[in-house]
Amino acid sequence: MTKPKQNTLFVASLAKGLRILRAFDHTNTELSLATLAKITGLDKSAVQRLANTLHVEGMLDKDPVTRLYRPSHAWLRLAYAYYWSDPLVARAMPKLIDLSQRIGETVNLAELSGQDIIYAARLPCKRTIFAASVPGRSVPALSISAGQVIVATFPQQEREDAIHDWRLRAQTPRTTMDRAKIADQIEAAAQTGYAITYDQMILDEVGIACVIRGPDGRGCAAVHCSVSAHHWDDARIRTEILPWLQDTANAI
Amino acid sequence: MTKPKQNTLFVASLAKGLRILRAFDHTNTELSLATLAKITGLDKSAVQRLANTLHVEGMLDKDPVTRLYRPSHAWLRLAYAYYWSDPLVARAMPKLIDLSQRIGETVNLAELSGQDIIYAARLPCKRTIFAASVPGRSVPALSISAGQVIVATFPQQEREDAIHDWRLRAQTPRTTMDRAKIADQIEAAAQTGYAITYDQMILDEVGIACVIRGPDGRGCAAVHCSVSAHHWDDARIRTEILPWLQDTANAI
DNA sequence: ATCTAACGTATCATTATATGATATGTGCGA
DNA sequence: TCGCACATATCATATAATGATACGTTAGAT
Repeated sequence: MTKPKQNTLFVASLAKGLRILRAFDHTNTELSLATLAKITGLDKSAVQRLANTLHVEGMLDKDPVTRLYRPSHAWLRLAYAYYWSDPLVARAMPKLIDLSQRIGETVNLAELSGQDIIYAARLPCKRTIFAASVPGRSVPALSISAGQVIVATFPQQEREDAIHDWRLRAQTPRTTMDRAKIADQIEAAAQTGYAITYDQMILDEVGIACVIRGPDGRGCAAVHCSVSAHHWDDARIRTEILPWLQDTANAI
Repeated sequence: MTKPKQNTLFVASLAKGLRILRAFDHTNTELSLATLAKITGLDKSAVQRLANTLHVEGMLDKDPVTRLYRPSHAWLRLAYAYYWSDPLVARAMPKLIDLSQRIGETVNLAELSGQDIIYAARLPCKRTIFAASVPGRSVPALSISAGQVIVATFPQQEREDAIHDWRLRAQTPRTTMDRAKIADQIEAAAQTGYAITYDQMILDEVGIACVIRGPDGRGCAAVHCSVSAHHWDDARIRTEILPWLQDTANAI
């Protein structure tokens, strides 16, 4: 079928099973065999067997009446295992909790994952859209403060490549799609170590981020804070949020 | 090998791949091929191929120097997909946020998963042990308030069976292992709709839970709050926390 | 510095195992 | 009532997973 990427030490059936898992996302929350086949591009029979296997193994719940498959609690258990494996989360968590209590606003631990930022930990303090209140969401790194502040730590060449090549997606009508503008913002972030972006993922949302550097000095994550533009103006953000954010990022 | 559970619509390779994934937990955060083979009981070569496949597919990160495998960010993405598929989480989240802000203490959304309670959403407000601050952790339902309050909604027979048969594990030296005592607590919870437990998972931790009923009247989840016994006595818990908890649970 | 053991990596023939076409069963809307 | 779309079950065939084996590499001990 799909040209085996590598032979003999690549188990195609397993890879196909993973495609079933990945078919589920924020739009596809429960799927029938038929639509599962459409999404994955796999054969009808294959999907039947794969999905059944995943069901028997407890990875997929199956509604006995609608016959629709859904992610099971096992998916959360995997996340739990992930959390223990990521040393950054363990180190950051207590400090993020303190931070969120101090400033009373939503704070996140944002990690770089390829060209995306993925929110590893989220401590929501204010009601917001669902997507912004659960961990695991990923968005193009260039678009948001957390990503910019990380890219800003890259060596010159790599930084330019990232700005030029990395994925960009208009999430709101005001998402910045102009790479030159993004380059400026990243340049500024390189100087200051922080970044502030507006209306990138949600309208009237302000994102503030400070970088966390790995042992090699390269940014690998960021402490991120998301507030409403209605309640916070630039000046207050800089005096009442930024300092604490920086402290937290440095402490991690 | 392991007698095929069902034939012809069960893909053994996929099942084995899942065993690799599940080998990772809070104790095994990064694993070599050899230990992976030991844990899963799979053949050396099988593990090699399976792990490589998972790596190529982006489900496992591989440290290029130590050759150790670790869960990848994909595990968080799966969790994200799970969150969208669980209607309870979406409905509960904004209310949980309000609740956590109001009482200033850690609140959780606890769901029943087999004989366990799994924390689907956690909003930590105070520093605590790592296990209590990330979602996905699961603990025996009978041991904790959230589980008791759910079991309490079961019909007589089922309730007794659960109390008699369900898993129990001594997590702290003071975890209640006496099923008769648990039966009493569940009986009380059946009357009041809430439960309070002490020292079950962490010492000096008090757990307070109110049940959330499904459309059939059967409890399927609970709003749970965890506070320190040092800071809260029974009276204050009942007057300053319980009412809000109940409101929140009812509203969901 | 040398040896050895443990582990990761690579190769290969063999057949068990996954495959996908087909057939049967079931529920829903016209 | 009919017919369609989907889930479920069966089966012969050859593909694709298997596990034994052999090679490389690293690290610890002597």
